[in-house]
Amino acid sequence: MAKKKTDNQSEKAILIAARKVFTQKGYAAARMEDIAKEAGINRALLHYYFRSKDRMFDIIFKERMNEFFSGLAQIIFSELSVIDKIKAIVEHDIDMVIAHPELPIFIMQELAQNPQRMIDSAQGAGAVPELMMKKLNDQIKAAVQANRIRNIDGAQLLINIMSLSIYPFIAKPMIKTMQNLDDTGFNRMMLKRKREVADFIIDALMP
Amino acid sequence: MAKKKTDNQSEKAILIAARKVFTQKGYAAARMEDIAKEAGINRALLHYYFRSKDRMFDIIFKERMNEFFSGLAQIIFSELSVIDKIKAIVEHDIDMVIAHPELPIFIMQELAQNPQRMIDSAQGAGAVPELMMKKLNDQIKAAVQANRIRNIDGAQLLINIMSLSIYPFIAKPMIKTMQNLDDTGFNRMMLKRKREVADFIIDALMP
DNA sequence: GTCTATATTTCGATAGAC
DNA sequence: GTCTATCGAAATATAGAC
Repeated sequence: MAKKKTDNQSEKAILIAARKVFTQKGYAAARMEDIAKEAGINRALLHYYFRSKDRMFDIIFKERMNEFFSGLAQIIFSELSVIDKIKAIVEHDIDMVIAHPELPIFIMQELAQNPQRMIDSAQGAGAVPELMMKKLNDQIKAAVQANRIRNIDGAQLLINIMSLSIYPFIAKPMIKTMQNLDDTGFNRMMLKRKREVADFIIDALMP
Repeated sequence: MAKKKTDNQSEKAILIAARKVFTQKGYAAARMEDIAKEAGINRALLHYYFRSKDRMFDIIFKERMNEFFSGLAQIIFSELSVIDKIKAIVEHDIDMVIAHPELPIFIMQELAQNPQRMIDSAQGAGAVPELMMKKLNDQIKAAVQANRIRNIDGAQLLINIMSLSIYPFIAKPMIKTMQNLDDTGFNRMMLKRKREVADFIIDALMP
Protein backbone atom coordinates (compact mmCIF):
# COMPACT_ATOMS: atom_id res chain seq x y z
CA MET A 1 0.00 0.00 0.00
CA ALA A 2 2.89 2.31 -0.59
CA LYS A 3 1.23 3.10 -3.90
CA LYS A 4 -2.22 4.14 -5.01
CA LYS A 5 -4.68 6.66 -3.91
CA THR A 6 -7.72 7.50 -1.78
CA ASP A 7 -5.70 8.91 1.05
CA ASN A 8 -4.40 12.46 0.68
CA GLN A 9 -1.25 11.25 2.31
CA SER A 10 1.00 12.43 -0.53
CA GLU A 11 -0.45 15.90 -0.53
CA LYS A 12 0.24 16.21 3.17
CA ALA A 13 3.77 14.89 2.79
CA ILE A 14 4.40 17.42 0.02
CA LEU A 15 3.13 20.31 2.13
CA ILE A 16 5.33 19.31 5.05
CA ALA A 17 8.35 18.99 2.78
CA ALA A 18 7.65 22.26 1.00
CA ARG A 19 7.31 24.05 4.31
CA LYS A 20 10.69 22.77 5.39
CA VAL A 21 12.58 23.41 2.17
CA PHE A 22 11.11 26.84 1.38
CA THR A 23 11.61 28.02 4.94
CA GLN A 24 15.20 26.86 5.11
CA LYS A 25 16.39 27.94 1.68
CA GLY A 26 13.98 30.65 0.58
CA TYR A 27 12.04 30.72 -2.66
CA ALA A 28 14.93 31.34 -5.03
CA ALA A 29 17.25 28.63 -3.74
CA ALA A 30 14.54 26.02 -3.13
CA ARG A 31 14.39 23.27 -5.78
CA MET A 32 11.36 21.21 -6.69
CA GLU A 33 13.69 18.23 -6.60
CA ASP A 34 14.59 19.01 -2.97
CA ILE A 35 10.95 19.09 -2.00
CA ALA A 36 10.12 15.89 -3.86
CA LYS A 37 13.02 14.04 -2.27
CA GLU A 38 12.13 15.36 1.18
CA ALA A 39 8.55 14.17 0.64
CA GLY A 40 9.75 10.81 -0.64
CA ILE A 41 7.93 11.12 -3.96
CA ASN A 42 8.48 12.20 -7.55
CA ARG A 43 8.80 15.72 -8.91
CA ALA A 44 5.88 15.23 -11.25
CA LEU A 45 3.56 14.73 -8.31
CA LEU A 46 4.33 18.19 -7.03
CA HIS A 47 2.88 19.61 -10.21
CA TYR A 48 -0.03 17.22 -10.14
CA TYR A 49 -1.08 18.55 -6.74
CA PHE A 50 0.06 22.16 -6.85
CA ARG A 51 0.55 22.98 -10.53
CA SER A 52 3.63 25.21 -10.11
CA LYS A 53 6.39 26.21 -7.75
CA ASP A 54 4.85 29.65 -7.38
CA ARG A 55 1.47 28.36 -6.26
CA MET A 56 3.07 26.03 -3.79
CA PHE A 57 5.16 28.84 -2.41
CA ASP A 58 2.14 31.10 -2.02
CA ILE A 59 0.39 28.53 0.11
CA ILE A 60 3.41 27.96 2.32
CA PHE A 61 4.24 31.63 2.67
CA LYS A 62 0.74 32.65 3.75
CA GLU A 63 0.65 29.83 6.25
CA ARG A 64 3.99 30.84 7.73
CA MET A 65 3.10 34.53 7.86
CA ASN A 66 0.05 33.62 9.86
CA GLU A 67 2.12 31.43 12.13
CA PHE A 68 4.48 34.31 12.73
CA PHE A 69 1.87 36.97 13.51
CA SER A 70 -1.22 35.28 14.90
CA GLY A 71 -0.03 34.84 18.47
CA LEU A 72 0.71 38.52 18.85
CA ALA A 73 -2.85 39.70 18.17
CA GLN A 74 -4.23 37.17 20.59
CA ILE A 75 -2.06 38.50 23.42
CA ILE A 76 -2.69 42.16 22.63
CA PHE A 77 -6.46 41.62 22.66
CA SER A 78 -6.35 39.67 25.91
CA GLU A 79 -7.19 41.29 29.25
CA LEU A 80 -3.69 41.12 30.71
CA SER A 81 -2.03 44.20 32.19
CA VAL A 82 0.59 46.02 30.12
CA ILE A 83 3.41 44.47 32.09
CA ASP A 84 1.96 40.98 31.77
CA LYS A 85 1.46 41.48 28.06
CA ILE A 86 5.10 42.36 27.65
CA LYS A 87 6.05 39.17 29.47
CA ALA A 88 3.58 37.13 27.45
CA ILE A 89 4.79 38.47 24.09
CA VAL A 90 8.44 37.86 24.93
CA GLU A 91 7.58 34.37 26.12
CA HIS A 92 5.53 33.64 23.03
CA ASP A 93 8.01 35.08 20.52
CA ILE A 94 11.04 33.33 21.94
CA ASP A 95 9.19 30.01 22.20
CA MET A 96 8.04 30.42 18.61
CA VAL A 97 11.51 31.06 17.23
CA ILE A 98 13.06 28.28 19.26
CA ALA A 99 10.51 25.95 17.71
CA HIS A 100 10.98 27.48 14.22
CA PRO A 101 14.43 29.07 14.08
CA GLU A 102 14.42 29.82 10.35
CA LEU A 103 11.02 31.45 10.36
CA PRO A 104 12.06 35.10 10.94
CA ILE A 105 14.72 35.23 8.23
CA PHE A 106 12.41 33.46 5.82
CA ILE A 107 9.53 35.87 6.39
CA MET A 108 11.69 38.98 6.35
CA GLN A 109 13.75 37.96 3.33
CA GLU A 110 10.69 37.15 1.24
CA LEU A 111 8.89 40.29 2.38
CA ALA A 112 11.91 42.35 1.36
CA GLN A 113 11.77 40.80 -2.11
CA ASN A 114 8.06 41.46 -2.38
CA PRO A 115 6.68 43.97 0.16
CA GLN A 116 3.29 43.76 -1.52
CA ARG A 117 2.79 40.46 0.29
CA MET A 118 2.71 42.36 3.56
CA ILE A 119 0.12 44.81 2.29
CA ASP A 120 -2.04 41.97 0.96
CA SER A 121 -1.74 40.17 4.25
CA ALA A 122 -2.64 43.27 6.26
CA GLN A 123 -5.73 43.80 4.13
CA GLY A 124 -6.65 40.17 4.58
CA ALA A 125 -6.57 40.79 8.31
CA GLY A 126 -9.08 43.62 7.96
CA ALA A 127 -8.60 46.40 10.50
CA VAL A 128 -6.85 44.11 12.98
CA PRO A 129 -3.50 45.94 13.00
CA GLU A 130 -5.17 49.29 13.64
CA LEU A 131 -7.42 47.89 16.35
CA MET A 132 -4.46 46.18 17.94
CA MET A 133 -2.42 49.37 18.11
CA LYS A 134 -5.36 51.32 19.46
CA LYS A 135 -6.02 48.78 22.19
CA LEU A 136 -2.35 48.80 23.20
CA ASN A 137 -1.99 52.57 23.12
CA ASP A 138 -5.14 53.10 25.18
CA GLN A 139 -3.90 50.67 27.75
CA ILE A 140 -0.49 52.34 27.91
CA LYS A 141 -2.14 55.72 28.33
CA ALA A 142 -4.14 54.45 31.30
CA ALA A 143 -1.08 52.91 32.93
CA VAL A 144 0.89 56.11 32.44
CA GLN A 145 -1.87 58.16 34.02
CA ALA A 146 -1.88 55.82 37.01
CA ASN A 147 1.89 56.35 37.14
CA ARG A 148 2.55 52.64 36.78
CA ILE A 149 4.86 53.09 33.76
CA ARG A 150 6.63 55.82 31.81
CA ASN A 151 5.08 57.04 28.61
CA ILE A 152 6.01 55.24 25.41
CA ASP A 153 4.49 54.90 21.98
CA GLY A 154 2.79 51.53 21.59
CA ALA A 155 4.38 50.94 18.21
CA GLN A 156 7.87 51.62 19.55
CA LEU A 157 7.22 49.31 22.48
CA LEU A 158 6.13 46.50 20.18
CA ILE A 159 9.15 47.03 17.94
CA ASN A 160 11.39 46.90 20.99
CA ILE A 161 9.84 43.69 22.29
CA MET A 162 10.05 41.93 18.94
CA SER A 163 13.56 43.22 18.29
CA LEU A 164 14.91 41.90 21.57
CA SER A 165 13.11 38.58 21.22
CA ILE A 166 13.55 37.81 17.55
CA TYR A 167 16.75 39.44 16.35
CA PRO A 168 19.04 37.09 18.26
CA PHE A 169 17.68 34.23 16.17
CA ILE A 170 18.27 36.14 12.99
CA ALA A 171 21.83 36.77 14.11
CA LYS A 172 22.20 33.22 15.41
CA PRO A 173 25.28 32.22 13.34
CA MET A 174 26.97 35.41 14.48
CA ILE A 175 26.13 34.92 18.15
CA LYS A 176 27.03 31.24 18.14
CA THR A 177 30.46 32.04 16.76
CA MET A 178 31.21 35.02 18.96
CA GLN A 179 30.02 33.23 22.10
CA ASN A 180 31.44 29.89 21.06
CA LEU A 181 28.13 28.05 21.48
CA ASP A 182 26.60 25.00 19.81
CA ASP A 183 22.89 24.75 19.08
CA THR A 184 22.06 23.42 22.52
CA GLY A 185 24.04 26.15 24.22
CA PHE A 186 22.42 28.78 22.07
CA ASN A 187 18.92 27.59 22.92
CA ARG A 188 19.75 27.44 26.59
CA MET A 189 20.96 31.02 26.42
CA MET A 190 17.76 32.08 24.67
CA LEU A 191 15.56 30.39 27.25
CA LYS A 192 17.42 32.22 29.99
CA ARG A 193 17.08 35.35 27.93
CA LYS A 194 13.28 35.23 28.13
CA ARG A 195 13.39 36.48 31.67
CA GLU A 196 16.20 38.96 31.02
CA VAL A 197 14.47 40.54 28.05
CA ALA A 198 11.20 40.97 29.91
CA ASP A 199 13.04 42.48 32.88
CA PHE A 200 15.09 44.72 30.61
CA ILE A 201 11.99 46.16 28.97
CA ILE A 202 10.11 46.54 32.22
CA ASP A 203 13.09 48.24 33.89
CA ALA A 204 13.24 50.72 31.05
CA LEU A 205 9.56 51.52 31.56
CA MET A 206 9.59 51.99 35.31
CA PRO A 207 8.89 55.61 36.30
CA MET B 1 36.89 55.73 -25.66
CA ALA B 2 33.94 53.79 -24.46
CA LYS B 3 35.83 50.72 -25.62
CA LYS B 4 39.29 49.38 -25.07
CA LYS B 5 41.43 48.91 -22.10
CA THR B 6 44.13 50.22 -19.80
CA ASP B 7 41.72 51.61 -17.29
CA ASN B 8 40.21 49.16 -14.78
CA GLN B 9 36.99 51.05 -15.16
CA SER B 10 34.98 47.98 -16.14
CA GLU B 11 36.18 45.98 -13.20
CA LYS B 12 35.11 48.72 -10.86
CA ALA B 13 31.73 49.05 -12.53
CA ILE B 14 31.21 45.31 -12.19
CA LEU B 15 32.06 45.33 -8.50
CA ILE B 16 29.65 48.17 -7.83
CA ALA B 17 26.92 46.41 -9.78
CA ALA B 18 27.59 43.07 -8.12
CA ARG B 19 27.47 44.64 -4.70
CA LYS B 20 24.08 46.14 -5.46
CA VAL B 21 22.48 43.10 -7.06
CA PHE B 22 23.81 40.48 -4.63
CA THR B 23 22.87 42.59 -1.62
CA GLN B 24 19.35 43.27 -2.86
CA LYS B 25 18.47 39.82 -4.15
CA GLY B 26 20.80 37.44 -2.36
CA TYR B 27 23.05 34.88 -4.01
CA ALA B 28 20.38 32.48 -5.25
CA ALA B 29 18.11 35.05 -6.89
CA ALA B 30 20.90 37.21 -8.33
CA ARG B 31 21.49 36.74 -12.07
CA MET B 32 24.75 37.36 -13.90
CA GLU B 33 22.63 39.11 -16.51
CA ASP B 34 21.28 41.51 -13.84
CA ILE B 35 24.80 42.40 -12.79
CA ALA B 36 26.02 42.86 -16.36
CA LYS B 37 23.09 45.10 -17.21
CA GLU B 38 23.55 47.13 -14.04
CA ALA B 39 27.24 47.57 -14.91
CA GLY B 40 26.40 48.48 -18.49
CA ILE B 41 28.50 45.71 -19.99
CA ASN B 42 28.26 42.17 -21.29
CA ARG B 43 27.87 38.97 -19.32
CA ALA B 44 31.05 37.51 -20.77
CA LEU B 45 33.08 40.27 -19.16
CA LEU B 46 31.95 39.20 -15.73
CA HIS B 47 33.62 35.86 -16.30
CA TYR B 48 36.66 37.46 -17.85
CA TYR B 49 37.26 39.44 -14.67
CA PHE B 50 35.93 37.15 -11.97
CA ARG B 51 35.76 33.69 -13.55
CA SER B 52 32.52 32.56 -11.86
CA LYS B 53 29.46 33.73 -9.97
CA ASP B 54 30.73 32.04 -6.83
CA ARG B 55 34.06 33.84 -6.83
CA MET B 56 32.38 37.16 -7.43
CA PHE B 57 29.98 36.50 -4.58
CA ASP B 58 32.80 35.61 -2.21
CA ILE B 59 34.48 38.93 -2.83
CA ILE B 60 31.30 40.90 -2.30
CA PHE B 61 30.21 38.96 0.75
CA LYS B 62 33.50 39.38 2.59
CA GLU B 63 33.50 43.06 1.80
CA ARG B 64 29.97 43.50 3.12
CA MET B 65 30.61 41.45 6.24
CA ASN B 66 33.49 43.73 7.03
CA GLU B 67 31.33 46.77 6.39
CA PHE B 68 28.76 45.40 8.79
CA PHE B 69 31.10 44.58 11.67
CA SER B 70 34.11 46.86 11.47
CA GLY B 71 32.54 49.93 13.09
CA LEU B 72 31.58 47.99 16.19
CA ALA B 73 35.11 46.93 17.12
CA GLN B 74 36.37 50.45 16.68
CA ILE B 75 33.83 51.82 19.16
CA ILE B 76 34.35 49.03 21.70
CA PHE B 77 38.10 49.59 21.68
CA SER B 78 37.77 53.35 22.05
CA GLU B 79 38.14 55.12 25.38
CA LEU B 80 34.52 56.19 25.72
CA SER B 81 32.52 55.46 28.88
CA VAL B 82 30.05 52.57 28.84
CA ILE B 83 27.12 54.92 28.44
CA ASP B 84 28.80 56.81 25.61
CA LYS B 85 29.67 53.56 23.88
CA ILE B 86 26.04 52.53 23.96
CA LYS B 87 25.09 55.84 22.37
CA ALA B 88 27.86 55.55 19.80
CA ILE B 89 26.96 52.00 18.78
CA VAL B 90 23.28 52.86 18.39
CA GLU B 91 24.20 55.94 16.38
CA HIS B 92 26.62 54.00 14.21
CA ASP B 93 24.35 51.01 13.61
CA ILE B 94 21.28 53.02 12.72
CA ASP B 95 23.27 55.31 10.42
CA MET B 96 24.76 52.26 8.75
CA VAL B 97 21.45 50.58 8.09
CA ILE B 98 19.84 53.79 6.88
CA ALA B 99 22.69 54.07 4.37
CA HIS B 100 22.50 50.35 3.49
CA PRO B 101 19.02 49.10 4.32
CA GLU B 102 19.37 45.68 2.68
CA LEU B 103 22.66 44.88 4.39
CA PRO B 104 21.37 43.12 7.52
CA ILE B 105 19.00 40.74 5.75
CA PHE B 106 21.66 39.99 3.16
CA ILE B 107 24.31 39.15 5.74
CA MET B 108 21.99 37.15 7.96
CA GLN B 109 20.32 35.23 5.14
CA GLU B 110 23.64 34.21 3.60
CA LEU B 111 25.13 33.34 6.97
CA ALA B 112 22.13 31.12 7.69
CA GLN B 113 22.74 29.29 4.41
CA ASN B 114 26.40 28.87 5.20
CA PRO B 115 27.35 29.47 8.85
CA GLN B 116 30.92 28.42 8.08
CA ARG B 117 31.40 31.86 6.57
CA MET B 118 31.03 33.35 10.03
CA ILE B 119 33.60 31.01 11.51
CA ASP B 120 36.04 31.75 8.69
CA SER B 121 35.51 35.45 9.16
CA ALA B 122 36.01 35.24 12.93
CA GLN B 123 39.27 33.38 12.42
CA GLY B 124 40.35 35.97 9.89
CA ALA B 125 39.86 38.57 12.59
CA GLY B 126 42.20 36.72 14.92
CA ALA B 127 41.28 37.09 18.58
CA VAL B 128 39.41 40.35 18.00
CA PRO B 129 35.98 39.09 19.14
CA GLU B 130 37.38 37.71 22.38
CA LEU B 131 39.40 40.83 23.09
CA MET B 132 36.37 42.96 22.34
CA MET B 133 34.15 41.10 24.77
CA LYS B 134 36.83 41.18 27.47
CA LYS B 135 37.32 44.90 27.11
CA LEU B 136 33.57 45.52 27.31
CA ASN B 137 33.00 43.17 30.25
CA ASP B 138 35.87 44.68 32.24
CA GLN B 139 34.51 48.13 31.65
CA ILE B 140 31.01 47.08 32.71
CA LYS B 141 32.40 45.49 35.87
CA ALA B 142 34.14 48.73 36.80
CA ALA B 143 31.02 50.80 36.17
CA VAL B 144 28.92 48.39 38.24
CA GLN B 145 31.38 48.59 41.12
CA ALA B 146 31.20 52.36 41.01
CA ASN B 147 27.41 51.96 41.11
CA ARG B 148 27.00 53.86 37.85
CA ILE B 149 25.00 51.04 36.19
CA ARG B 150 23.33 47.74 37.03
CA ASN B 151 25.14 44.54 36.29
CA ILE B 152 24.66 43.00 32.84
CA ASP B 153 26.57 40.53 30.72
CA GLY B 154 28.47 42.33 27.97
CA ALA B 155 27.31 39.90 25.32
CA GLN B 156 23.68 40.38 26.30
CA LEU B 157 24.11 44.13 26.24
CA LEU B 158 25.61 44.02 22.76
CA ILE B 159 22.83 41.75 21.55
CA ASN B 160 20.27 44.15 22.98
CA ILE B 161 21.85 47.19 21.35
CA MET B 162 22.11 45.56 17.93
CA SER B 163 18.62 44.07 18.20
CA LEU B 164 16.99 47.41 18.94
CA SER B 165 19.00 49.21 16.27
CA ILE B 166 19.00 46.71 13.43
CA TYR B 167 15.87 44.60 13.69
CA PRO B 168 13.52 47.42 12.68
CA PHE B 169 15.27 47.52 9.31
CA ILE B 170 14.92 43.80 8.89
CA ALA B 171 11.23 44.14 9.68
CA LYS B 172 10.90 47.26 7.55
CA PRO B 173 8.13 46.04 5.21
CA MET B 174 6.17 44.95 8.25
CA ILE B 175 6.61 48.22 10.12
CA LYS B 176 5.92 50.37 7.07
CA THR B 177 2.62 48.60 6.52
CA MET B 178 1.48 48.53 10.12
CA GLN B 179 2.41 52.17 10.67
CA ASN B 180 1.31 53.28 7.23
CA LEU B 181 4.65 54.88 6.37
CA ASP B 182 6.51 55.45 3.12
CA ASP B 183 10.30 55.21 2.89
CA THR B 184 10.82 58.80 3.93
CA GLY B 185 8.52 58.44 6.90
CA PHE B 186 10.21 55.23 7.92
CA ASN B 187 13.67 56.80 7.85
CA ARG B 188 12.43 59.80 9.81
CA MET B 189 11.05 57.46 12.44
CA MET B 190 14.38 55.59 12.60
CA LEU B 191 16.37 58.79 13.00
CA LYS B 192 14.11 59.78 15.87
CA ARG B 193 14.52 56.28 17.21
CA LYS B 194 18.29 56.72 17.64
CA ARG B 195 17.69 58.81 20.72
CA GLU B 196 14.86 56.66 22.00
CA VAL B 197 16.80 53.43 21.71
CA ALA B 198 19.82 54.85 23.51
CA ASP B 199 17.60 56.22 26.26
CA PHE B 200 15.68 52.97 26.49
CA ILE B 201 18.85 50.95 27.02
CA ILE B 202 20.34 53.42 29.45
CA ASP B 203 17.11 53.60 31.46
CA ALA B 204 17.13 49.83 31.76
CA LEU B 205 20.69 49.96 33.10
CA MET B 206 20.22 52.70 35.68
CA PRO B 207 20.61 51.36 39.23
C1' DG C 1 39.23 44.11 -23.22
C1' DT C 2 34.94 43.52 -25.15
C1' DC C 3 31.58 41.52 -27.82
C1' DT C 4 28.53 37.70 -30.25
C1' DA C 5 27.58 33.13 -30.49
C1' DT C 6 27.26 28.82 -28.45
C1' DA C 7 28.09 25.05 -25.36
C1' DT C 8 26.58 22.97 -20.99
C1' DT C 9 23.91 22.39 -17.11
C1' DT C 10 20.06 22.97 -14.31
C1' DC C 11 15.40 23.47 -13.46
C1' DG C 12 10.38 23.89 -13.86
C1' DA C 13 6.81 21.85 -16.28
C1' DT C 14 4.21 18.46 -19.27
C1' DA C 15 3.01 13.95 -21.81
C1' DG C 16 1.84 9.55 -21.50
C1' DA C 17 2.20 4.75 -19.66
C1' DC C 18 0.60 2.13 -15.84
C1' DG D 1 -2.29 8.81 -8.22
C1' DT D 2 2.23 7.88 -9.36
C1' DC D 3 6.00 7.12 -12.17
C1' DT D 4 9.50 7.60 -16.33
C1' DA D 5 10.83 10.19 -20.00
C1' DT D 6 11.29 14.39 -22.13
C1' DC D 7 10.54 19.14 -23.49
C1' DG D 8 11.75 23.91 -23.34
C1' DA D 9 13.27 27.82 -20.94
C1' DA D 10 16.70 29.98 -18.26
C1' DA D 11 21.18 30.48 -16.34
C1' DT D 12 26.24 29.84 -15.90
C1' DA D 13 30.18 29.40 -18.41
C1' DT D 14 33.34 29.19 -22.53
C1' DA D 15 35.11 29.88 -27.55
C1' DG D 16 36.49 32.73 -30.73
C1' DA D 17 36.25 37.02 -33.59
C1' DC D 18 37.52 41.77 -33.33
